[in-house]
Amino acid sequence: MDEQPRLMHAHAAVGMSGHPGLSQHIQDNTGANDGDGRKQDIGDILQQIMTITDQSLDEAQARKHALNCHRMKPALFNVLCEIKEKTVLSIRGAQEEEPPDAQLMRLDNMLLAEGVSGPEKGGGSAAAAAAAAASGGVGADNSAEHSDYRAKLSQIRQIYHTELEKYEQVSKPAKANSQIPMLNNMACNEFTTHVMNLLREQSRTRPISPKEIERMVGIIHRKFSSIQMQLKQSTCEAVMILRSRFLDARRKRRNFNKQATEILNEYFYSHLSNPYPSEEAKEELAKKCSITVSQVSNWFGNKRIRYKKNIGKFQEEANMYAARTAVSAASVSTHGSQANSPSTPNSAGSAGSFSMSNSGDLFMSVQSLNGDSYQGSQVGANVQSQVDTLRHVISQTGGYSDGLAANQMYSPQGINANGGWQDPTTPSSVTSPTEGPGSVHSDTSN
DNA sequence: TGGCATGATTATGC
DNA sequence: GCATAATCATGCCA
Repeated sequence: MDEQPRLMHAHAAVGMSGHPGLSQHIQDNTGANDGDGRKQDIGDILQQIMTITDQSLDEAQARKHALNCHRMKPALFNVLCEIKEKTVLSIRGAQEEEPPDAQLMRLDNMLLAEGVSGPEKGGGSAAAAAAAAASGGVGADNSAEHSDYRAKLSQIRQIYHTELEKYEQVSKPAKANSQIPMLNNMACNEFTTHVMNLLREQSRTRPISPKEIERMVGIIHRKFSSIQMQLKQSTCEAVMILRSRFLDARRKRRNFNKQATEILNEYFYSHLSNPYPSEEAKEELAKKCSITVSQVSNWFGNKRIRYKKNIGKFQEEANMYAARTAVSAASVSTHGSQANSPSTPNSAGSAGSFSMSNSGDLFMSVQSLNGDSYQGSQVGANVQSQVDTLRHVISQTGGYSDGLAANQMYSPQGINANGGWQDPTTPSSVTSPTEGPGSVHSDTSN
């Protein structure tokens, strides 16, 4: 660029008529004799420039070399410098520093929390456990779903790292003192180096300032940053979808196991006068059944409503559980333990949880079963009569025909005329087995 | 595969 | 906040 021959009358040929610098060059270099020939020269040069991208690499290389060596090249270069100076002014305002990327930070944090980025161990299972806890899930039957969740999370993690590896930090930026924020990743650095080389090469044919190169590098880094951001965003989305599916799966209905259903039923039928377990009782039941307290609440809610809707249908079940409870009570009584606290399925492990109400309900059941009219407290006090009564119940349940049909054995006397359950404070024995909506006969009519 | 059983959810009332 | 009633969605079984 040391010697810059002046361009001459290129106006028409290059279509830069409006450019004062070019005019200046043209004027400075105007020669009367060889004007047409030079016009032709410039036209040829520009034509070559315009078509250079259409040519093969070798051909383009050769032509590029020819252009670089062309005598008109320095003049053309000067023109380009002037044009550039003008245009750079107009684009200067467009360059704005991006604010610190809070979103990227959020994504990073989330990926870390979900166990996708960062140390692998514990991450997925912790997230799975959290998901399970959020869904109020059961502890015992979770392991399969957890492992499924972990496996899928691991897949996501693997894909994420495979993709990220392409941009992984391998080397420090070449220019430590550079003003440009360097992304420490190999692909970015490689690409940046490539572009910089290209620009340096191009700077021989067109004016490229170091600032421009820096700007270009900045653009490249931003692009790479945006790719990384997209990768992280997609990964986060995948994790979110996985998580929501996991939670949805946990929301799926699973029948409780037989033992849990029996425990709940036994409690329900032994508390038929007031089937509203206290929080404590719910917790106890939940523990026994390996379900959550809210599942216990759901179960009782459903049971109450369905029982009330179709008492007749539940008669047999009621009889069965009454008999069972009775057997249990008898067993406890005859063994002398908890004499005044009739055993229920629930009291087996932790007596006293609902023993008091149990006794009342159980005796209420017994009362309707054998047709006698005991008061709960009386029966509770008289273990021997209770046992006798229970024996009677058992014999009936076993198909003993003494005039009482099986479906007449149990009375839903807890339900009042309005279809609601009696006040728990109301002694259950007050209700006559043969009176009101809760009577044996009215039930069988169902 | 249809019908019933059953756990969960939602709307509503108190 | 809890209970009820209705409803949904799924599991189970003949």
